[in-house]
Amino acid sequence: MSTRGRVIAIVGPTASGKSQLADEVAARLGTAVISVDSMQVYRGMDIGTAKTPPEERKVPLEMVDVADVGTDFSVQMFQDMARGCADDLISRGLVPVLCGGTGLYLDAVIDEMEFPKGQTNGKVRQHYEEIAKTQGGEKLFSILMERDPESARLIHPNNVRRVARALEMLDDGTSYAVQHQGLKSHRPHYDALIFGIDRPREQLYDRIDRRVDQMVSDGLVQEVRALLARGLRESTTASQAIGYKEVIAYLDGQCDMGECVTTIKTRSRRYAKRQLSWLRRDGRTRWIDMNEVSLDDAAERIVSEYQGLGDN
RNA sequence: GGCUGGGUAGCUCAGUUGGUAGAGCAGGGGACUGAAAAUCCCCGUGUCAGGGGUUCGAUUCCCUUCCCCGCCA
Repeated sequence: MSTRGRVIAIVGPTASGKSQLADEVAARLGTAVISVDSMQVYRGMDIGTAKTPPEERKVPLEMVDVADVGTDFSVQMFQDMARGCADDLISRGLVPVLCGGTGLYLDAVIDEMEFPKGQTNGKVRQHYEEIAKTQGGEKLFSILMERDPESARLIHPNNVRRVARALEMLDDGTSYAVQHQGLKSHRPHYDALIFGIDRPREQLYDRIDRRVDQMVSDGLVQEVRALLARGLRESTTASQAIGYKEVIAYLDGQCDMGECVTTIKTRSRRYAKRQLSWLRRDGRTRWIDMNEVSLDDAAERIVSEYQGLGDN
């Protein structure tokens, strides 16, 4: 296989226990972990993103703390930077251990996914969203229908976000429909050995609930306060992180702390569900039920399956 | 103990002038190429508290038992 090298990927829903496992696997292989998480990239977003504290890491954790909350991060930026990290490890003869729950980011790194060359233009985006806001989503959709019926066919009229993006892409000289092809083909950029970490739903939800309570007692509210001073509210991406937007609402007096915590838990559960829905599509994934094996056994299995592949 | 009002989906409740029932929330499934922890789509059978009676037919009317809320003792 003519890829850029071999990588191990450990994916799974939030609170499944994948970070600890990845750290262990990387330690056994003497390598590093590359976080594949759209929110852990932000500096200062630690408690709410369940970022493994430096003192608890056995190996280096990359792609964490690489952006300020005020900056708008994107898949493309992640792809560039994460591949840089992976290539660096590979050039040193090490296997990158990718670990995270952002499915799109993972695919963008391990598979051939090309994003349009041009810069995203906030103005263009705002322009289309303005149309949707003032004239309705149907109006925006009808514009896409006219300009690019093929893309329109792939997008639900209510999905204003994506309709706007398709129009933005047209202005940029590409088509959503063309990009869309090949999403499922998984033309590999790296030869990835993918492990999916899961647990019985009830257990996962129980872990989510307890983790959210822990985040609050660890000082999530103080963390958000500090980030607000650094422009969290003004950002379009970081401010949407689960756990952060709810605390912002609480600090604004829109709800009490009890409601805030309940909402974080509910949204985390739904998020876990969506993560699984994305991850389950990839037939390459080898699933491990963490309720059936210990952390050591899971790490052992991953290491031995990796080593069983031999060199090339 | 007496008198009210209730007991219908996991939760909060609506409803059926008698033809076996539906909303919100929770939950489940899915989509996904530059915001992805985002955005969007689809999914509602449950001994209508238990038993008996009237009726062609009862979750609905009647009787009774149990439980809950409130008021009075």
